[in-house]
Amino acid sequence: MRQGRKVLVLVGPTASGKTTVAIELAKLLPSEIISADSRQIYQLLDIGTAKPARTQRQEVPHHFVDELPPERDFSAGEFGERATQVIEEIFARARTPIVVGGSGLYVQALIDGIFEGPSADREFRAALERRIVAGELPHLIEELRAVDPDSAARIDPTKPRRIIRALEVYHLTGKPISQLHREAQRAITFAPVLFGLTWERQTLYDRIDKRCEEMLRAGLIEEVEALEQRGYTPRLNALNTVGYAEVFAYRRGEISYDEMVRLFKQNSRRYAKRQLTWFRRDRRIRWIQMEEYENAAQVAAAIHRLFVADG
RNA sequence: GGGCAGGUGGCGGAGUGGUCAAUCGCACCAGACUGUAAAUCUGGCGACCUUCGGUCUUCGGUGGUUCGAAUCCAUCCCUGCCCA
Repeated sequence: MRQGRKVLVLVGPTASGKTTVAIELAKLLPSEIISADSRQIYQLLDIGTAKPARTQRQEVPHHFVDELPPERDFSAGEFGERATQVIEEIFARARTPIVVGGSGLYVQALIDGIFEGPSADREFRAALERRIVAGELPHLIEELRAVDPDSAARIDPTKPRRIIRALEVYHLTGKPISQLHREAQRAITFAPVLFGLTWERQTLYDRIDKRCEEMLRAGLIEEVEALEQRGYTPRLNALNTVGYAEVFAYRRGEISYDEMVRLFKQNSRRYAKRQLTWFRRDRRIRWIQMEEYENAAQVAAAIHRLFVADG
């Protein structure tokens, strides 16, 4: 911990400029980038996820980008475990890990730990989902109350997924998830130093709108067509993603082109807003007001200065 | 010039005498979030008051009717469609 165990963590909403700033940072200190992004990890989703360009990835080693086929399940927990290992490897190479990402839960799982719980049990989940479709959600809540009253009381009944997860954990471990949350946090072996990129709201929204248009110009629709040709459908969690979902709907004739563009932008803005809500509560983050800098290099320089001075 | 339809909160669009500051959708704001998280979900949204609650100004303009009007009447302005 402490000296030599510092990890630079760069967060911020979509379209805030994380990727560019991270690349600039890598020029200032020997480092490797760990992407904490639940969608950039997937192959074939390039344009819509604003994945770092191949040239950028050649400049700096990137981890958790382009590593899984879209049909593979992935999760914050899995990310936390694997990224922890990768951080150790980067330290072993005497470099600084730079965690870059907008997936709040992924970042949290990595730098604060997530409880050592079991991974998803697809069959068990499917069975519970069928019961929910059959209108048995109240029964499930009752079952949860019987084995884990804490969780039953805490979990919002409008979020079936959380109920399912709690029952799943009990099913797999015999212990209430609420107890595991308290007792089984994974230890953190490094010192994260957090920075967040932020913009005036209107400026951010303008950037988002503009980037959506750029993605379409860059061939997002063709990217979706290619996915379709490979047999991928929007059912897939990896494709339940801003940009892809709207284009799929457009391709199926469910919405017009203009409507698709409108929704794409709107949902991107909403996503950015949720990201801000998530990150705002983390008091450790030092916010970088992007308007105050000329370019990404200057932002990186400022962050670098603060990072080196920290601890 | 004539006929018809209509002007409601940022937008769309309900409401047709009291229970309307005004259903609802969108936009927007705020929040939650421990293994699907770019997901999933909650709240707010005329102004003012610290909250329960209360006060004030709103439904194109003006003037009426009425105990009471977004809702009825008159008139004026504006918009769309149709006939000239």
